Amino acid sequence: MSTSADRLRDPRQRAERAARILDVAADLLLRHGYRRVTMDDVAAGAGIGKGTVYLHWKTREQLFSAVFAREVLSAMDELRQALRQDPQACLLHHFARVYFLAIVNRPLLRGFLLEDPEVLGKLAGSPGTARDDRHGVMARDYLALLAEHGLLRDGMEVDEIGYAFQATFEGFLRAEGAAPAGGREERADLLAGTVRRAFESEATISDATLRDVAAATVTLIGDLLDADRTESGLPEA
Amino acid sequence: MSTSADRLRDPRQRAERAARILDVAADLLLRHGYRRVTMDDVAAGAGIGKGTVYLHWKTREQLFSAVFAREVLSAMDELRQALRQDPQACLLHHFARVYFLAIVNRPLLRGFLLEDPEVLGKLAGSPGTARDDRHGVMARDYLALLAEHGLLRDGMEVDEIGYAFQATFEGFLRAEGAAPAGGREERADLLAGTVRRAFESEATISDATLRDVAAATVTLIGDLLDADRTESGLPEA
DNA sequence: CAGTTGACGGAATTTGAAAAATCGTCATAT
DNA sequence: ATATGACGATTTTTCAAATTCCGTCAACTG
Repeated sequence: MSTSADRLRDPRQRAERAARILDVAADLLLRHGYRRVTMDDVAAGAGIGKGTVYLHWKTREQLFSAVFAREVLSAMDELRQALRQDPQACLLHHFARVYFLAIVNRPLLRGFLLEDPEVLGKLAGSPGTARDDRHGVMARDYLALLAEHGLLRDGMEVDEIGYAFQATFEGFLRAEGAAPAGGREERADLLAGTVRRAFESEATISDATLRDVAAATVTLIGDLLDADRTESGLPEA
Repeated sequence: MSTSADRLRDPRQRAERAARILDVAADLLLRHGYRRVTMDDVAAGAGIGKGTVYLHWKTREQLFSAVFAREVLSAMDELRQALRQDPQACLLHHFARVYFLAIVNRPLLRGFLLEDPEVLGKLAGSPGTARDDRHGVMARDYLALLAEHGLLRDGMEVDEIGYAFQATFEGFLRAEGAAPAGGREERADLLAGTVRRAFESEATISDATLRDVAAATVTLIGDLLDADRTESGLPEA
């Protein structure tokens, strides 16, 4: 039999263990809230010693940041998947719809973006700054891409559209906090309609160009995913 | 000389004193935050005894609620004034612009709507329920009025527009919390443009009808102001 | 006597120090 | 080489004493 000593020299098993830890941490986080989940709980839940958890993340805060980071990654991946499957998804209003649902259907992200302090703990302000910046740049690149192809309204600066879009999007996200559990798809449609009429041009676009834009957007998201993964130490998908 | 004994049997002087108390309370609230302002501070600031403050409001919470109520009233009055001066202001996007500025230019309302707990104190959740309901009804009536005159987009229920409009409006409001101090007018324009394209019809309307709608809206707001004033015990304007 | 006041009792909040819990390390174990 | 849990240090919680503050009301004023 393989000696247990070198079991985890294998990066594969190491990643699997990291994933298990994150699973446990995410579960406890949702059920008890940030403040009440201890490193001992997480270690016990994962069936390993506490020291082993610290072989993966240097601090408690980094562990929980990684939980959120993985959730963000997963949402972005869903977005990318949607884009690959249907090039139409690169149109801003479809994009908004898919992204909205990707967020509100993930309880941790809902808690994060509604700034639920019970779920968030001290992860509120400081962290993710690097990532947030990157995502901001990505959003601008994406909008610039749409603008280049005449997919955005004329007579508005890209920055203006960016500001207004973000305000609108986050408005619908926050409204979701007070809204009933059901009817999410309908509210996503409402957001999509609002975004389409407010920010998109009425010009139609050839299927070929649409595919190009979608592909470029996939690349944009891919780069972002790579950067995020590199930073947060979650090697593979 | 008039005996000072019956000085304040006069409702006029009574109202003036109430206003002075509210002025002091508002000032202290902005400078020190809800938690740190005591009834003794307010009384001292107004140059009267604490007992006298309690002749106007039964509890501390009611006093500070009245501070906010007066601010809301003032914003609504500004809105009504704008409508009287320019009937165009009844169009949803102008309405949004004026209302947005009326709120963000009032520090107390900014603090209230951005849910700044420093400013809000325990006035967060519970109170204003009656008023909030009334304002909700008013908003629906206003939108129904616009819909009747073909001033809203076709193909959407009034409730849908109401939901989407509120989400958008509050999104811009919240974005204002993170935005720099300057450029408020520009951001108000951005909101107006967004609302116009998303929720208004392109149909033009006769000046006469516009005046009618504006007048009806003025009435709507007037009723609301009366109801609010009656409830919060602030008799005159 | 209508109108006002500030001292007062009780409730709520703050303070501070001791007790408990948790973090992150590291010597030991495999 | 890898994993662990006992351990010191730090943070959080607890709890009671001390303080602050709310709301009342007997006394006061003109």
